[in-house]
Amino acid sequence: MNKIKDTTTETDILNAAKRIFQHKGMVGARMQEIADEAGINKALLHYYFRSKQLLFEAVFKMAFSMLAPQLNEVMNADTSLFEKIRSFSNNYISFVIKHPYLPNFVIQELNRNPEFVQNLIAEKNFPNIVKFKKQVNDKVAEGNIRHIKAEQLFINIMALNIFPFIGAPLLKGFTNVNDITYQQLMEDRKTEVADFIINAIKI
Amino acid sequence: MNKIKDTTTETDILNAAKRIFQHKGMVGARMQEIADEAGINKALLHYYFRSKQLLFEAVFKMAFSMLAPQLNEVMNADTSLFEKIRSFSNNYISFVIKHPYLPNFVIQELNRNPEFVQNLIAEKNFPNIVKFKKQVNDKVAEGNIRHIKAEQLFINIMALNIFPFIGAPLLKGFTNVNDITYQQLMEDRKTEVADFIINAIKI
DNA sequence: ACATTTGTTAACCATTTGGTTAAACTATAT
DNA sequence: ATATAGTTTAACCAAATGGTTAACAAATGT
Repeated sequence: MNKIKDTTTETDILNAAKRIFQHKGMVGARMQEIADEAGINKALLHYYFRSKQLLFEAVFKMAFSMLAPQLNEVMNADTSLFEKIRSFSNNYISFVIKHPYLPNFVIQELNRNPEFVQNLIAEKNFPNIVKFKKQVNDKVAEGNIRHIKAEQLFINIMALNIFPFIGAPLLKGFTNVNDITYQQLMEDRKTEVADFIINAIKI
Repeated sequence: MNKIKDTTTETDILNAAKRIFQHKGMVGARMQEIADEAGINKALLHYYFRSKQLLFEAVFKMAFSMLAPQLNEVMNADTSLFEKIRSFSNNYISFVIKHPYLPNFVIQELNRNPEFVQNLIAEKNFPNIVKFKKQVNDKVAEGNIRHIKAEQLFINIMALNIFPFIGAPLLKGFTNVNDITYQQLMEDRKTEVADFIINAIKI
């Protein structure tokens, strides 16, 4: 009956672990630091999640499951190709502005352990390119867009939307803009990226 | 006179450290592993480089100084804008195919420690966008290309060239292609990326 | 020849780290 | 109230890790 505290410890741990892991990565994170962040004893981490590896995997899958729906939108929505590109770019960039550590975290850990992707693919809701591919190939065949391989277009969409966040420190240095200006550039990209892509492929 | 062995130990260490750091990152790398890789005693690492941090910085700057010339090409060459985009994409992708760990290493460590960019900017040969910016602005003013901010175009060029390597594990999963096919996609990008960009901005 | 500097090693050290244990505390059921 | 199952903690442990030391070996200068 008393639901005031409801989901406490386990979710406290997950949230604390999420913050620490996303900042410092699997190898850089410390169990003690996660315990402190969650306001509990270190032994409790092991009581709930057995090992650092298992705790990490729980956090990673949680992070990935936040990104997956965004990606599914490009691939499996029932809208036109151009509409997909516009809505994905807009939604994804809005989402990442709110969760700036997520993409780098996921990419980094997958580079550290590429085999883990197989693990993710097995899960339900793993994005799949089949439908998107057919849509692109049809549009090309109909002569509605320039000739381009669906995989290349897909990679381009991902690159233009994801990289500006992962490469932010470097790009800020190169372009010599401050944080505020860079944020504004990201805001502008919500529409600019889609325009750029569509111009690139339309006849 | 006898130059057979020439530059041994110090460069042996640097090369070993480069391999280990690029695979495992600063936090994941172990001094013992670097010593083993270099075929020497761990104490020698400290004799030559004092601390893990200093050894890391030496390696990082070496890595960055391999990338910098590639980037300077987009920014400061005396060729036409389209020509720059073509030659950069071709050269950069060829380069990274040979050094696949480099971009991820640099990006990852800069995310871990963004302040370090200031350190790099101070070095000579740090790429600078000024000339590229003027070139883009002129072309826009002349009505030769679509209206686009130089910074956005620059970010797009970087994203399309760099991200496919950093995001490779993820992209391979999404597109469901094997390593060989993915390599072929990268080969194709040497020209496809430039075409894509030029189509996007030309009137 | 020999003294001095430079390079290299084995052994050692203090600290950090992931993980464990046994006891204590809390809630719940009987 | 009291046994039982679940939760939390302080103290502990072994292994790993970056770094140091002191002795030894190899060049180098005189």
